[in-house]
Formats: sequence, structure tokens, C-alpha cells
Amino acid sequence: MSVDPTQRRAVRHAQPAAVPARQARRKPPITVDRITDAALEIVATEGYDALTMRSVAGALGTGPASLYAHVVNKADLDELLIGRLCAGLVLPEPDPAAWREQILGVCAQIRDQYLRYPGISRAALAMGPTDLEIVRVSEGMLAILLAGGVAPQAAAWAIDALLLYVAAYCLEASIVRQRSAQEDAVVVHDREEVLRRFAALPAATFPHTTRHAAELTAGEGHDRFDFTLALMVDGLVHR
Amino acid sequence: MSVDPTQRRAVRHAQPAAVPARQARRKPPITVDRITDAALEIVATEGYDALTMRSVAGALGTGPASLYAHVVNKADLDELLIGRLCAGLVLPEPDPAAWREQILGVCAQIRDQYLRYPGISRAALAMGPTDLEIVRVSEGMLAILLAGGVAPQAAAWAIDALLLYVAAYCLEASIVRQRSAQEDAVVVHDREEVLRRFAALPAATFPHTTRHAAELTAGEGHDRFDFTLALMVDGLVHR
DNA sequence: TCTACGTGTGGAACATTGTTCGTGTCAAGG
DNA sequence: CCTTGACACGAACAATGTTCCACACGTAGA
Repeated sequence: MSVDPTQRRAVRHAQPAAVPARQARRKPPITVDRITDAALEIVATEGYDALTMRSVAGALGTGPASLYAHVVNKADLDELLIGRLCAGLVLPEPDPAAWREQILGVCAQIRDQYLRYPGISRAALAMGPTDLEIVRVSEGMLAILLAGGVAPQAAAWAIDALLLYVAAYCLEASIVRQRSAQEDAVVVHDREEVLRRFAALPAATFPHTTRHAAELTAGEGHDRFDFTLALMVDGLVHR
Repeated sequence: MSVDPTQRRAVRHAQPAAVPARQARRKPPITVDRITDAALEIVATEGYDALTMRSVAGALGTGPASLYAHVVNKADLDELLIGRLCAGLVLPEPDPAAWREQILGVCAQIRDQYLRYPGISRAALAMGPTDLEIVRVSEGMLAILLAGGVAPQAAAWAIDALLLYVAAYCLEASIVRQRSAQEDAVVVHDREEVLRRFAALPAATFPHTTRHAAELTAGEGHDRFDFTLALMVDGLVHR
């Protein structure tokens, strides 16, 4: 009802300084955490391809140049994102009797994190092995495999293989989903359509593909993921 | 020494038509094959990241717009490239007694093709399964696995897994090589440097990583590739 | 209190890349 | 000859990562 006294006095003295100060206080400073949060939100809702410096800056109500006071470049932002995802993984206390379930569980966690942020595993594929959050995960997986009696060398290489496969699996899954959304009739990922095309191939040229079109296109949920992980872990067991 | 008679006559009649016609004959028409050849050459020498419509057009002595009369877009070009690489693969006649070596051999061939064109496996990860060249390779691999007595469903899913892993492995290898060339001291891929960093980690936080830094960074040539492929194929054998 | 310095903010500009638009040329068919 | 379709290609546009530069603010020192 009544005009703010400070405002009134400012008007009296033709002094607008009080207003900008209040405005500055209302806008939180840009931080790496806020950038990372905003970026993850964009990837979660629109996919990794929608992640641009401009989209992040827009979400923070600023311009893209402002981000460079906090991140080196876009690749640095990628690393922050993957680091954040890795930080969210729960690494179990290794149990020799359940190491197989444990390693599969960690991989499933990674997969689920990546799939929550469609396309982000592309960033993971570009990261070196020395980021501390990645080392933490690697350490946890190594502990599980060693507890399970896997030889150190095999364990080390298995981690590499598992992480590569998980990232590739998620990348493809994200692309499949993206393509489905686009309803591109030329390149198909939709299972029924692939099945149709496989079955329609000339049997003389593609005898096995036509005969086993159903198996080639089979799989619900993460059947393929589980199958491959089992292959690898079984391979470790029999090593 | 003597001026070309056609030229002389053209000058006489103030008719320049003969000159452009000759020039047109010297420049071969742009075709999909020429585009694909040029693109592969660029990727082979400068890596996938250097592949732009402009770089291809430049190599062909034209402008980027000219390419669009022959390729739909850049993604289409990607498919042409992967199709070309797949067409170069030699698929063996399946031999039940040697199916394991055969499947490993096909995967090694794919790997080598991808590594000859650094970074190109990124395009492979984005492709759907219905491209005819990819179906041909898939058919060949399926024939090998079935000849080896692998159940159709397992064979079908194994192909998916193998192709994903090979692409991811090559993508990472390309990025490692690229990073090494940049001598980026912050993110490291160089093995000795990774070993140094792993060994220098706090042992209390990363006991297994520090103790097994040597194994984590071990591997010459394609040791990791061979290890993982063996894991998968062994897993198939014991299924 | 005033001044200087360092840090953060953010618009403008730049280089690069994929793609479309529009124009000109050529060849084939009527 | 005229028309049509295909190809070639420069110009222009939109989008994206990044740098440059000016300004504002906070802190430390005189």
C-alpha cells in the first residue's frame, strides 16, 4: 500500500542505485554446479544433441560467454556431466559369493544413468580413464572382480570391455529412440519394421537372415544387454 | 606451336562455345562414388572430425552445395562410407571346425577397416541394421555362428554385441590417438602417464587401482580387443 | 574513504559447418 | 526451336563453440 521508504527517498534524491542492487541480489551467481545441473536437465528432457552452450546459458538466464568463466570448454562440460553421473553410482561392498550379481548390478546402474540422459554416453566414450569419478567406479568394479577370484589382468581388461560395451549399448539405444521419434521411413529401427524388411530380403542372398529374422529382431527391455553381459561374465568365470 | 584450329575459328566467329565445352570435358561429373572416395580419403588422412561437406567438396574442386544433388545430407554420406567399408570385408565360407577363428577374423577385419579411417566407427554406431551392406556382413557372421552350432537366438544377439563392441573399441582407440597428437596434459590417454597417475593415487582410497596399476594399463596392440572377443566367444561356447 | 586489482557477467563478433535457395548451363525429348 | 529436368555451384542463412572487450562488483591496501 504505502511506497517503500527507501524507494521514496531514492526518488527524492533522483538516486536509482538502490534498485540495481536489489536486482543483483535476486540472481544467483553462476557456478559449476548450476551449470552442470542445467546441462543435465537439458539432456534428460531433450537429449544430448540439444545440449549447447547456448541452451545451458539460456536455462540459467544468461549468455553463453558467461559459462566460460567456470568451464574450460564444451568438452570440459561433458566431463563434468559424466563425473556427476558416476558420482551417483552406488558401489557395493564386494562379496565373493555374489560378485557376479554385483558386477552386473553396477553395469546396470551405469546403463540406467546413461539412458536417463539420452545420448550422453557419447561423452563417456570420449573420456580418458583418469577422471577421479571414473577411477572410483573402476576401483569399485575391480574390487568386485578381485573378490570374485578373477585374475588381476583379466579383471582390469574386463572393466575396460564392460564400460565400452555399456556406453555403446546406451548410445545405440538412444539413437534408436531418437530415430523412432522422427519417424524416418528410410532408416528404420522400429523392430516390427526391421522384421518385415529382414523377412522380405531375397532368401537366395540372405538365407540365414530371412530364416532367423525373428531371432535377429527379438528381445524385450534389456534382453540384449543382459545377454552380452552374461557372455562376458561367463567368459570370466571359465577363464 | 600452331593455335588449335577450333580455337582459331571460334575467335573468328566471336564464338566462345568451344572453350567451355572443352573445359567441361576435363572436369569429371560429380558422382556418389567420387564423393565417397573423396570422403574416405579425408577420413583416412585427417580423421572423421575433418570430414565436412566443405572438405569433401574442396577435394572435388567444387562447392558444398553441389554434393546435395547426390547425397541427401551428411548422415547419408556417413551411411555411404560405412557401406563402402562393409563392402570391403571378406566373409569366409563357414567351416564348423574353425567357426571360432572365422568369427574372430571377421571382427578383426571390421576393426581394421574402422581403424584405417580414424573415428569413423561413430558413423557405424548411428546406423540402423537394414543397410544392405550391413545385412550382408550380419548374414555372413550369422552363417559362421550357426555353422559352429550356436543357437539362433544366441547367434543373433551375439552379432549385435560384437558389432557394438568393435565400433566402441575403435572409437575409443581413435580418440586416444587423437588426444595423444594434441598432447593435452590435463586429460591423458598415454599409457605411461596413466600408469603414473594411477600409481600416484592415494592407496587408502584406491587400494586396488594403485596395487594393480600395471595390469590396468597393460596391453600391446589389440590385446584388449582380443581379450574381450575371446570372452564373448568363450561365453558362446559354454552356453 | 578512495583507489587499484582481480573476478565474474554477458553482448557482440568471429569462424566454422550443414543446408537451402536461386540462377545458369546442358542434354534430351517433343 | 522450345520445354523440361538434372546438375553444378555461389550466396545466404541458421546454428554452434568460442573469443574479445567493456562494465560491474567485491576485496584488499594505502
